[in-house]
Amino acid sequence: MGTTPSSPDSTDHGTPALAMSAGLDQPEHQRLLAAEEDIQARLGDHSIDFVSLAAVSNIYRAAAAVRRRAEREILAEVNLSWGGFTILWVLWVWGEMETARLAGECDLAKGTLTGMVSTLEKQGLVERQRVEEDRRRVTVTLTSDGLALIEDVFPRFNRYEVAVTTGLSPQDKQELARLLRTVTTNAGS
Amino acid sequence: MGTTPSSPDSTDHGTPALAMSAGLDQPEHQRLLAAEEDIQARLGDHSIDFVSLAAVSNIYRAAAAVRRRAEREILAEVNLSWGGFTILWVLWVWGEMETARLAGECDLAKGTLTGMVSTLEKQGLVERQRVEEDRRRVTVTLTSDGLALIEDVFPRFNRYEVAVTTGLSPQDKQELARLLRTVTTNAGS
DNA sequence: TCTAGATCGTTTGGTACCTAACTAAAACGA
DNA sequence: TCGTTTTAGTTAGGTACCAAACGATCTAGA
Repeated sequence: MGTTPSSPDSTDHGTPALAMSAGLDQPEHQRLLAAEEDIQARLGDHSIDFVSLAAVSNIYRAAAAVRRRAEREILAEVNLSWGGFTILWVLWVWGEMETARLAGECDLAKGTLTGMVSTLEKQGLVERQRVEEDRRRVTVTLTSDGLALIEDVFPRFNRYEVAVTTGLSPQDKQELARLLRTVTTNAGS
Repeated sequence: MGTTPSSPDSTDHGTPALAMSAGLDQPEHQRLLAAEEDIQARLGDHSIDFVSLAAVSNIYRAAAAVRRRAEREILAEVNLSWGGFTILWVLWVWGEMETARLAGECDLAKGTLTGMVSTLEKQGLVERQRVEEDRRRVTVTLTSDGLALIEDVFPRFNRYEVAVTTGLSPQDKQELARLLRTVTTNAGS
């Protein structure tokens, strides 16, 4: 993902900013209202749904933060990109897989996948095989090096997932996943 | 967002896959358990926190889905990237701003911002001014064209934010934002 | 005043990502 | 049986993104 809008919600990272935070402390809350009124005034008769704005904007911010730190602290030292890691993980869980389905599982465009599989192939972590019955198609499998790597990295990654969800109860986490799934479906994955 | 791992959670997009979905229907649920046991077996004595995995993986998936569709259906027709839109939005809400803070508000690396501001400048949507007192620094402002554009686009973007959160109550949306803010903080924005 | 260090924004180099165009293979139809 | 259409994966072109190196400017300390 790159980074981006979803309208800023900067209370989350220190600076003043829009403050959709629903913070409980008074000054925070006042600033929230001030900003909202400010925007509202600027928009005239158009009405803005700040609650939806806050929900959506935080999705992007969280995703970017989680990804950046994972790349820096876990993936970089094994020389794996976020996308590369995903591919290894999917192949590890589901085994040999054709390119088209692999792209779907990894949520990547097929053209993107081609390049990333090539990179992993050069690194000796995966292998391509043409399908005999239909020579247009290609399957991808983990090599033993790839297997060893993902078995080493994934537990660390999962510990990181636990770390970034600190402060959320198991119920919170399930609720979070559920709400996000609805959004993903609405956006039409 | 880019796209990526956070371990797949593909029930969300049709294909078989990991199915952390907490689906209620029976076959779905069985598949979930089977997959979990499968991975667990593969990992031997390492234990995996599937709830955290599902929470985190869905963040990325949702962010990517939301972004892709926004770029395609809203931003493309006004020739704006997600990042470019964010910059205009921040400047619109907060007014003239120095580069460093703008990068922070937009959640972008400063080097990234430089290029994107240059693009927007070429499009005539923003302007740069050197700060008199400290000639290292630069402020960025909206031009009248930039102002007109963001006033036109933002209401549409907000309607889109409402659309992708369809099915979530206002309380759900606030809860979603709250949970995500915790994650962002944990990941150290 | 002079200089060493800190602090700006920009540049650079590299990856990742998407879309659209392309190539090759299979499937279909007359 | 031969074209046409469909369906694979790859390639090409462009943007976005980050991190690290760079150059210019300010600031301290002597």
